[in-house]
Amino acid sequence: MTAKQILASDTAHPEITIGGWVRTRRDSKQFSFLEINDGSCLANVQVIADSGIPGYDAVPQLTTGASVEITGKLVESPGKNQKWELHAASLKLLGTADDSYPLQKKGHGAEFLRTIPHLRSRTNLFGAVFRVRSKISFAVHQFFQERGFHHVHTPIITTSDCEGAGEMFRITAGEEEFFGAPAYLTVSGQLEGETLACGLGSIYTFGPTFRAENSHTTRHASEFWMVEPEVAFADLEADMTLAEDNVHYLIDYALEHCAEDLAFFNKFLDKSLIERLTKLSKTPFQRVTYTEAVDILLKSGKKFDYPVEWGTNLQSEHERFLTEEHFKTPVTVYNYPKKIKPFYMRQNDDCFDGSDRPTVAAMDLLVPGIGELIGGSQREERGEILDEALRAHDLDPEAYKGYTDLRRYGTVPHAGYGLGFERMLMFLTGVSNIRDVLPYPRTPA
RNA sequence: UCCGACAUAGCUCAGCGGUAGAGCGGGUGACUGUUAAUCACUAGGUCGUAGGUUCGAAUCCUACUGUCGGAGCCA
Repeated sequence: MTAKQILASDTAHPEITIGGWVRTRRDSKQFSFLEINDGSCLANVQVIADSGIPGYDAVPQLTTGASVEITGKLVESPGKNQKWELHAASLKLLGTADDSYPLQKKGHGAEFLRTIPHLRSRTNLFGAVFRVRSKISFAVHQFFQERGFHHVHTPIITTSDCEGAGEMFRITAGEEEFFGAPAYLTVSGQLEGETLACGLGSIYTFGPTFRAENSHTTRHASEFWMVEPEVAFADLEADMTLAEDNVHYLIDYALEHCAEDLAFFNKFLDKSLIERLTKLSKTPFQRVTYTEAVDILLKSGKKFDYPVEWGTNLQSEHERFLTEEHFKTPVTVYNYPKKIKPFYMRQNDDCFDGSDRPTVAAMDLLVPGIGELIGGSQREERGEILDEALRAHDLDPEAYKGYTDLRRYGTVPHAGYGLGFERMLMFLTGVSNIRDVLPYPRTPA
């Protein structure tokens, strides 16, 4: 049985077996207490091993980190801190952990634990993080599957670029151009996702993404996971609603299915985590146009390091002000200036009526503490306008033939977004560094 | 890529010109239905690397390497 099953039991048991790793041991003359963790849940199972049981002579070797298999009976515990405890009938040492074992009973810093990624999942913090990662990964699929979306697998090795998504890693086989043309690790499944949506209707991808950006921050990794839905017959409004529902769904899922691990984060990482998530789960997010956001910033009277000016990108400090100080809740900013966005975003009417502030149907969902969680847009479905936009960005329409063909044959309005999975996990757990929500984080040197 | 901080025992850190310290962890022993138990004793370090200044450098200076934080870019 797993620790999770054992601790959830509502009756005593004459005989059960658990395998796990020793977290700590306390000896008496006649018996020993062992705290066993098997990764199934945060809590340990307390084992009482009386001297004289088969295998008891191995107890001195049951130090922190050693692995054991224990059989015994489950009884109510007279102690204060646990409902059940296991009275061992026999005990088998599987593997020792000598005094070079780097994990101690007391806490370690995140920096040190990053140097031992192969062992850090044995700590409370990382065990909790990776359990939540698993649950939320499942919840992503459930959210889209419930809504009739098809999960598609877009390529990881690709020859297409997704403009605006950042630098790419080049793939070669030694010196050889293995595929006869330059190939790269994907920076986004969006372009392929669009082609699949214009056939399957509603699709999503969920997989690894690679960016060769030399970003050295707590929010960037070279290899990260992205959730990218693409919906045919959808406009920006529908896209924003889907994105907000997506985030709400994952918050609710975490609160319901990861309660024990969230309580741990709430205690040790962020004392307001559960209160904040609970409140957010019941509150609609805010929306403002880019133009309104600029007005809010200009009227805020706040001194920013970077000037606020219509037509430039919102800086981190601007985004932080909007979501953390002004709205104090997640906020979606939409309808960005055309000139700062990539070619594929749908041009709004103000691009054609002579306005000096032309915009495209783009949106970013910003959350307190993290900033951009989601970036998306309605895509340009009008062939001539798309061709013109490609040329305006100095791109060759021929190189995007598969993409422009979608507009030539049975074009439909469609929209999608990318959700940074690790950033979502940071938001849900209170973990402040992206390196600590990835099992093997890859960041630039 | 730019700006800044830091690098001392297994871990967390103190020491900031006069010959290396604490807590935790480890080891040994005692004690106890205990809860990251408690008490006593004990072993651990060319102070990131390479130069320089000085009678003397963990301490001051330079370079390099690494880590962390911030910015830009984005998810």
